[in-house]
Amino acid sequence: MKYKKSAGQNAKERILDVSEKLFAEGSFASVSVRTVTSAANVNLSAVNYYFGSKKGLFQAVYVRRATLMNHERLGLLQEAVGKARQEGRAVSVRELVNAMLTPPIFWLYEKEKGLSGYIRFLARAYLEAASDMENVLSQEVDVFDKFVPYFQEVNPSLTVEDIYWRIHFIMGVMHHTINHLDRIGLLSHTACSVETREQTRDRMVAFCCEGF
Amino acid sequence: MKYKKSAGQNAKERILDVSEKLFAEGSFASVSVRTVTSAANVNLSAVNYYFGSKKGLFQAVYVRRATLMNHERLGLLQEAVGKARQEGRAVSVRELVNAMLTPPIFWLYEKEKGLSGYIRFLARAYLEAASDMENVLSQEVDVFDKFVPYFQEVNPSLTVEDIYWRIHFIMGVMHHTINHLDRIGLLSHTACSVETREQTRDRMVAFCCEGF
DNA sequence: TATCGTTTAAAACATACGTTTAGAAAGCAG
DNA sequence: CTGCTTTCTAAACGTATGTTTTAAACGATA
Repeated sequence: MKYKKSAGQNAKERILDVSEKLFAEGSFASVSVRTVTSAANVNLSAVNYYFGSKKGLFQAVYVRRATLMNHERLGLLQEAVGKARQEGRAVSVRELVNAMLTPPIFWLYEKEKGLSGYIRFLARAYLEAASDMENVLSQEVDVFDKFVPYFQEVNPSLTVEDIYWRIHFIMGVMHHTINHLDRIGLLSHTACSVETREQTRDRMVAFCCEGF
Repeated sequence: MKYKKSAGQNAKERILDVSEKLFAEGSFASVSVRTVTSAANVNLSAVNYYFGSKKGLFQAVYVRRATLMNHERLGLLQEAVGKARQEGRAVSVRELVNAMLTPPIFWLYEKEKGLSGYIRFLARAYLEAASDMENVLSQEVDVFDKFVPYFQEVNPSLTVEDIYWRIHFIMGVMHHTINHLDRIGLLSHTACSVETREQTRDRMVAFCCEGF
């Protein structure tokens, strides 16, 4: 029951790949359907054929890797929890923050696959959400809820309010690094050079952990 | 030599006020000239008459309050420096971070004047800059350079690279709070309620200081 | 009042936009 | 092959975009 053509169902994926990258670099309104389709070497009407509308394409770009992203984060969380339980101790703040930040930052440095584009797309989608697609970030936010009990366990003096504020700040550090990593050299007058993904991650984790 | 009309030179200011607010809520491309002019109750061609182009308007919105913003930050810095010198001590990290964060956060909470809109406009302009207006954020960045020596003084073990990375993270905390302050309640499932500007500022300063 | 520079107004410009349509081309089943 | 569904193409639709043009209205000066 599968119908293929020369370029076949690659076309749909190709549109997703291209628009993921374009939406990562510009706003929703600034990226036209024509730019997408010509960059993907498909017909203009392909976007409406496969995704119904431009907005449908945007949401499809989000959905494609959303579960994978969250799965990775929760995987690291469970890994840290398991290791801690095995050693008869509570999960450390560093492990928690590490589980939150490692997937997006490692994705950001991944150049060959589209993961880098996706993570930058996500950071932008957060601002786009204000106008239209509120539900886009709901899935993203749900993941962080899972971390709250562990933060409470390791530091019972913190209220839920305190924890959410810190999670909010961590997201700020994360999003800003995603959006402006390539401009850190310009900010610092070339004092800061490009680092490995581990170095960047460790800097962020260190900064955010101290905030707890 | 002044030529006024009924609405007179208010028109220009009115356009700036309105587009400051609109650009704060949507991207550059998503806000049309017609939306601006009709919201400002001026003729469509007024934007091109006063500012040459849509992009000229955008830059004019930025320029209008840029110096005031930076002046306030540097004022707080000098104030802290003077107080520290008088007491024969080095400026504390808390004072430095406070000088960086207080103006934008206090502006954010200022509702009557357009300062709240401007600060949200600024946070958005940072992302818009990627495509076109690189020079927009140059002035913003220069201010932070002034803080670097004081950070070095209070903690000589830090390299310039370390300091700029921390400034980068502070900017992340700041921008994210500016962009998503109204959604902190949604993130936390109403665990976090709206606070005073001082409470929010203190939370941010505390989080960022620990990172040093 | 007449004049000049400034500001507003209405209309049109050319282009770009997202979307729709109708039909051709292609793949699979019988 | 013949039917049938899926995929792709080209063209057009209607509307929205930023900008320009032309002229009218206005305020101050002389």
